Amino acid sequence: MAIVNTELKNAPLPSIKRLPIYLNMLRLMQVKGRPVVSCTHIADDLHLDPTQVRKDLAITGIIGRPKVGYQVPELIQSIEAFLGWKKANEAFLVGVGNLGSALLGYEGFAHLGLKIIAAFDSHPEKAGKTIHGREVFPLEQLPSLASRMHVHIGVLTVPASAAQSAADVLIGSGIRAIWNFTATRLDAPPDTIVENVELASSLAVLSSKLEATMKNKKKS
Amino acid sequence: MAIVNTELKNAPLPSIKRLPIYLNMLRLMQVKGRPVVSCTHIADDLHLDPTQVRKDLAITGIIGRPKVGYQVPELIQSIEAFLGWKKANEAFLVGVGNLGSALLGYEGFAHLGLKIIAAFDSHPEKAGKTIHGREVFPLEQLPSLASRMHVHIGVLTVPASAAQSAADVLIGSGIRAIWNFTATRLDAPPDTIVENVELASSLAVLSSKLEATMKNKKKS
DNA sequence: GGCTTATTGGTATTTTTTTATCGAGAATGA
DNA sequence: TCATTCTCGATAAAAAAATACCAATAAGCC
Repeated sequence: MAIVNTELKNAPLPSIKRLPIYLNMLRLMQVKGRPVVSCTHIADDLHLDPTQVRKDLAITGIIGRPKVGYQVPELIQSIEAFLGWKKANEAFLVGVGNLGSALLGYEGFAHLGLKIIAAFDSHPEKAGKTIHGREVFPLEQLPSLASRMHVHIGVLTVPASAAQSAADVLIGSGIRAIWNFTATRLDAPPDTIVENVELASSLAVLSSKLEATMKNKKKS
Repeated sequence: MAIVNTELKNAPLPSIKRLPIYLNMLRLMQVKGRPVVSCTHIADDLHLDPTQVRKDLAITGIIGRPKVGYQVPELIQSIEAFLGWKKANEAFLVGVGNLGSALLGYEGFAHLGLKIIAAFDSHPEKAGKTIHGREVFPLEQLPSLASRMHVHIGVLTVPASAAQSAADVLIGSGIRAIWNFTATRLDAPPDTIVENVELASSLAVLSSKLEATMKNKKKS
């Protein structure tokens, strides 16, 4: 329906970023056997504003019942559907260094709608290995495998110097979205989705806050 | 000076998150021997708005020269000083699983003002090992070592189920800031800085965009 | 030396996001 | 049954952030 697409387009990015946080919490609730939950409860738990939680949940299309709240399983379904996590999206990983190997070993992606089905590396000596159950192929084989297996997502974990050229391979092979773990800002055509993980930004927030409190402490 | 602290307090979070991106670019420029750079240039390169870049840089206290721009080395210094990255902040890492080990092996932290000097794990069989040159201690030893070595930052890379208890150890040992790589939202006193990495949020943005474009494609 | 042009830094405007307010609906208990 | 209370959903207000605008300034050029 057209309405859904319009909503998707207009969903605030901060709201989308909060959805997985709700999801994580809701799944814990489901395990505990809790049938319903209210925005107030969620907000209390996560130290957020109840109205904000309500608006965030609303973008997924869920409707709640006054005095009761939302059905936990239904709400989980609604968020998962909105994010496209109902079926696991298959992905290729490029760059099996330290970080790449760690991500291959991370089981949590199953809950995030992501399934890394193969890995690639430009270093020939790494190809042929199997890391955490996934085979490592030479990078040259990526384009043919991507089109054959209809893979749309690429996880980029190569060194910064190789980032753009590896990205170009991904783009050239028809990949729609790149999850970029490198510090490089990639050049990509507008129809390719690029999401940067920006570890540095996260650390910047932490250290600037720390710097600020340290200065205050020194002053007083 | 009081002015600096006020500025720190009022600095928009999105601006702070962009600073490391500028920094990364500026360092590349410095290597290439470029002496000055303008906001326009930076903005073009990173596909941002020039005014936004100017405002972001202004919060670090840098002043530029009309018609010229900013001195690259001076600008780098200014950003580093603002973020507290001039001296490397020493940190402890808790949880040497897949991800923890990968972070121990990541050399890039040196550029981000972070120096992980030791690792900890609650599993006794992991203690005593050395991973990427850092010794792994039993978690029980963290409090005494933290106070003795004046370490203020804790990098948390334990499984979700152990997150809160490990965080409590960190908080109890006088750690000021926790860089939280787990999916758990930690309970912490207000004077403890907690920065969540939220891999899931990043992936949510990617997959919701992908879901949206897929839906549009199907429609048309 | 004066003119043109690029770029800063401050101010103003618009947009986005968050927070507050309020009416309506539904469960609970008298 | 009816009042009470909790919670949703919609609307409005406030705050934050992004964007646009403009005067001031300095470099390069004629």
